[in-house]
Amino acid sequence: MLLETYKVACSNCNLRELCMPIGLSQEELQKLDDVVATRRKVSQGETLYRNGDSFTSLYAIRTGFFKTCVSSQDGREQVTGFQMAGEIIGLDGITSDHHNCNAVALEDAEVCVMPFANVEEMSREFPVLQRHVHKIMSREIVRDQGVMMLLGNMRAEERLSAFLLNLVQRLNARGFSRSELVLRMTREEIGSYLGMKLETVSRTFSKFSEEGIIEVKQRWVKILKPDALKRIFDPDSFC
Amino acid sequence: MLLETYKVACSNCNLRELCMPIGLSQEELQKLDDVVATRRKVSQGETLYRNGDSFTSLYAIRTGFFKTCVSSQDGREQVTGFQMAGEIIGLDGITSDHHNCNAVALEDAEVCVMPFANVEEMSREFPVLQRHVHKIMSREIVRDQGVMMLLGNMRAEERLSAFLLNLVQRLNARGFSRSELVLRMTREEIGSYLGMKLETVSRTFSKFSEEGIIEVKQRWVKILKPDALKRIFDPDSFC
DNA sequence: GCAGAAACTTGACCTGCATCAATACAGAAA
DNA sequence: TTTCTGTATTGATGCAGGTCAAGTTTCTGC
Repeated sequence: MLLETYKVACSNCNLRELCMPIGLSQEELQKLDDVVATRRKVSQGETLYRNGDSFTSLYAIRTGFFKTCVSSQDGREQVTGFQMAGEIIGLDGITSDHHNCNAVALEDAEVCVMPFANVEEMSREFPVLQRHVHKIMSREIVRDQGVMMLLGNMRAEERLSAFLLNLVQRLNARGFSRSELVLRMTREEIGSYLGMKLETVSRTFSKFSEEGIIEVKQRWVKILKPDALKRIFDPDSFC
Repeated sequence: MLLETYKVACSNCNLRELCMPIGLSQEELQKLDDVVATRRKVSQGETLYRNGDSFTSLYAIRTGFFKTCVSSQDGREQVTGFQMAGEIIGLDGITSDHHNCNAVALEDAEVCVMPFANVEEMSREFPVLQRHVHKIMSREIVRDQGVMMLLGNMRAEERLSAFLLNLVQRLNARGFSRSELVLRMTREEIGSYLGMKLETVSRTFSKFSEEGIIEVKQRWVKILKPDALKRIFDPDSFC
């Protein structure tokens, strides 16, 4: 029992730099442990929440990989993002008290369940946490603006470059290779996110491969010439 | 002097149902008046803030009409939204303490300047306001997801339908006609928002007009068959 | 192991929208 | 009023990426 409590604590979590505000004392962190109520496992293919579900909690991803997607009445699906360890999902539910998209695990995952009432209560007590929550939501808004730019203005090669560079950069921040990655999503899901068809995704991968920019074998990708990718499109050089 | 104080107060503002949490007592509302520090006039064509400006405040639009847009290094511009009276802009600046897009007035405008420090302080004191701020940010995230769906999955006619229906619905909520509107933006700006070229916007307007769905004369638009528009694409029937 | 399904690749062809270009129109300034 | 400038419309043409289709590879369940 004590062991379980220990395990659930943010203060002892190796992802706390990603989830939690930085620069907190150990004591403050321990107080914030209470925002997380429980953990929840979500196995590959299962949904953490779906459109219409009533909203109660935010989720911090501990392990695994998610996609979020919305769909129109006629069945068209739009992937709105891919999320990995340390990232927070569920923010879409706050406006209307019910979720507005589906969150699907693309590999076996575990999330920390943070009842939003706890988050708000703690935020009132700890300005640092309050600011942190605001920053997380604002970051999501800025990310969305980047996706709009991608979908509205970029060509297929630029989209895929931006996508790969973004993924590898986030993976690198989590201690993974800067040049090698295993895609957790299908070509169709990449296409949905990037506003192109799966065939075009595949063709663009092949083109990059032929040009020696990357090496691809199904879901495994190695970036051979990061500079060439950045020349096609550099998400960092966004003003 | 007293008159000026009176004028700036949220408690006496006719837009408070749009900006402020509903169901507050007059007394509570008066306490919240302090979130607004000043007013600021922005004339047509001027920017309220631009990418890179340091972030200090959110802005509630009192009168006028804005666009927000991001641009890439090579000069491509993406309009990320159009905002009207009662809506809050500036949320993009919270993450990094500097703004991430430009906010340009499309007609002479006036905004209420709400220093973010005030907003956060008041939020700690008034849970209703805290919740309200969270909802506003979440609403923006949900709106962005809708734009992604638009840009990623829709055809030109669907995009323009969704755009017109959304605009007229928001205008109607502000007491304007449900069927007639004057566009505040150019065809190019509409195109940028919808991920299409100005010529395509113009052609699509003409097509709708030929089909008797709308009547267009430059920026003035009258919706003759709202149902026909909704059949092309209904933003409400979004699941 | 094998069978079937799912995911991926590649080719051939097509189309919706972009591009280029010319003209029309409206508001602002002189 | 006229001219100027920014904006909008419309036509002709081209192409990036969509669509359709066939074949291959990988994964999964038995």
